[in-house]
Amino acid sequence: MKASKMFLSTLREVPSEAEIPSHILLLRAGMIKKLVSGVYAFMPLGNRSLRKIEEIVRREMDAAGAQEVLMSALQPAELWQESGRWYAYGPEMWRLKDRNDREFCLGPTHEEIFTDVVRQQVSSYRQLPLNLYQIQTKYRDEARPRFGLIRSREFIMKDAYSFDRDEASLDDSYKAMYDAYEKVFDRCGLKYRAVEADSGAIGGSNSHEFCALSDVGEEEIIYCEHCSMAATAERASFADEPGAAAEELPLEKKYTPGTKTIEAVAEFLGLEQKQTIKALLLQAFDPEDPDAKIRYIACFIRGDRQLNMTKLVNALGLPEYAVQFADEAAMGSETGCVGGFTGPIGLHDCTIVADTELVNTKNLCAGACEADHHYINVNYGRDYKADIVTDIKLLQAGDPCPVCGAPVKSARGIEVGQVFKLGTKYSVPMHLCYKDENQQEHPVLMGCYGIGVTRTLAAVVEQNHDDNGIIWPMSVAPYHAVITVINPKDEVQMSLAGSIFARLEAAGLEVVIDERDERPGVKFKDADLLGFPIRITVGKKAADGIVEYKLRRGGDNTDMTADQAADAAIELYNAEK
RNA sequence: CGGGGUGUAGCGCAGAUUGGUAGCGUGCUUGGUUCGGGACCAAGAGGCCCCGGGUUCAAAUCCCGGCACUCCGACCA
Repeated sequence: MKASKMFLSTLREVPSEAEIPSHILLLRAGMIKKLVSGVYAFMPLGNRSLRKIEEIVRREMDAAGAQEVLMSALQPAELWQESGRWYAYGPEMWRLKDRNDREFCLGPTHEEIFTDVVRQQVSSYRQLPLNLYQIQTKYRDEARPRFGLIRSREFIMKDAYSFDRDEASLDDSYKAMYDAYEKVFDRCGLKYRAVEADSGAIGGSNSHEFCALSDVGEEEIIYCEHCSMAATAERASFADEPGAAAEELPLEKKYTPGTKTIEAVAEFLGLEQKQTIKALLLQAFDPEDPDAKIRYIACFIRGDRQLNMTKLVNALGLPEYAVQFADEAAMGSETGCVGGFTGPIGLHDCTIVADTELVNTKNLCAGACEADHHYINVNYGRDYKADIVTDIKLLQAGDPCPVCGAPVKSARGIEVGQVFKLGTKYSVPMHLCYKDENQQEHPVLMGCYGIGVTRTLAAVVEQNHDDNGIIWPMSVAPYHAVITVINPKDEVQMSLAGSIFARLEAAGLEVVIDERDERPGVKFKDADLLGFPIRITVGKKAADGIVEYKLRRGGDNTDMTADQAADAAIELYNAEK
């Protein structure tokens, strides 16, 4: 490819919309362009890298026994109504109507479509197991698109769906996808960690996220260096410390003026924060009947803990968007709670959720549901009971590992892939069944497996760049090498560059020859920004057959003969492609 | 959805308080001098100043109402 013919424009300045390196560099390199918020177009170089990632994914999926299909992005509402998700999915779903007022959506994911296709065709155990996948555009009307390709409203996703007759077979399918994902992200040159994850609105029982490690990642990962525990913060379970076998002291009400926060009341009464109970007041609406009465929820956790909203909504059986912090004034008149002084004693007409830790911890301090008053020596069972007792707290860095007890660490990651066991979540409501050897019908067990292809591209840049630009891994580089011709008017230089170009192309490398009529500095800056792994510079020494060989990731700019440089490039390409 | 910020040439920005029909840098075009890490000189092209309404002799500028983009939070398979 001749640089002079390439549809490309690089930017010297940082576009004002971009904040993080991958977004800035992909824009500056002219690889992507924004159309509207959260919607991007891919220019030739960006498109090439995207296709490289897709091809890696495709090869590994095929190798794992999955078959590629391509479904429509446009989906009829009926299928979503059948699975029960038309209402459950919420405002993130991009909904639209046709001219006859029939409802559709642009698919945010494709469980319903695949289930529908498979149920039309599968009826026997002989047709299982089955794994189908596609690489296709997804639509999610994100509340807040940001970070360029990392959280966009239109994006490319590889989604695979497995269909098995029993748990053992599903386990095999899940493992095959898990292993394939490791190969995909290894080949993309990503540093990542596979962690246990919450299965969220997709539902199901078992899930792992693949997180590319990055400080700009939106996912918080909790992991243990002492054992193999690794999970998203929202998923990480909490091993309660055993409660001290203390004697239950008599309940006592204390005058605690103005102590509306845990810090204030702990200091006023001379207690540690872990000796108090924190109240969190929430309200929820019924997603299937938005006109129904608001449901109030009071959650109680130890004063030094943080609430884990994901665990809470799972315990309540509600979608996350249906739950929000309560209007305390309205809630007070109905339930008796008092802002800053709410405790479990004296509450009524609301769902009380207590963290497990409170059950075996004695003599705590809690609000008295009366302004400027707290109780001390509050004990679960004797003084109050909860409607739900479960783990609703957030595991944070330094807390004990739920597996081995060592203090856990935290890191941030970009979620580039996720694997789920769905079980019968879709096959039962949508009647996807098979007949076994004895003519007995059973629901099919499903799994689903996603890779954010565009997001993976951003994650690769996020992990592979310096101040001058992108540093592509060979496997996803838009071109493997650039031949920079210092003076394209010099026939000796052009001829030598042309011969190197021909040798590299014959060896399978994709090569840009930069013969633009620009000053050398411009070409060097662009080569660094665009991040081609190998650069061969043809300059004055071309008269002696000498060129320069340099790797984008670092190292010396080395003089060698044109043949030596071509050999070195071919060798590196074959080692890393 | 709550709170902030910003919309002026492809990109980055000034001009606005004090109304008088627009400027800088970069990029682009042409000519010349240059030529190994984003050259220099000269001449050019390029703008419904986000949209709609209002005030005024006159609005990029003041007022009202929208919209878009963006940051923080909420939310997010």
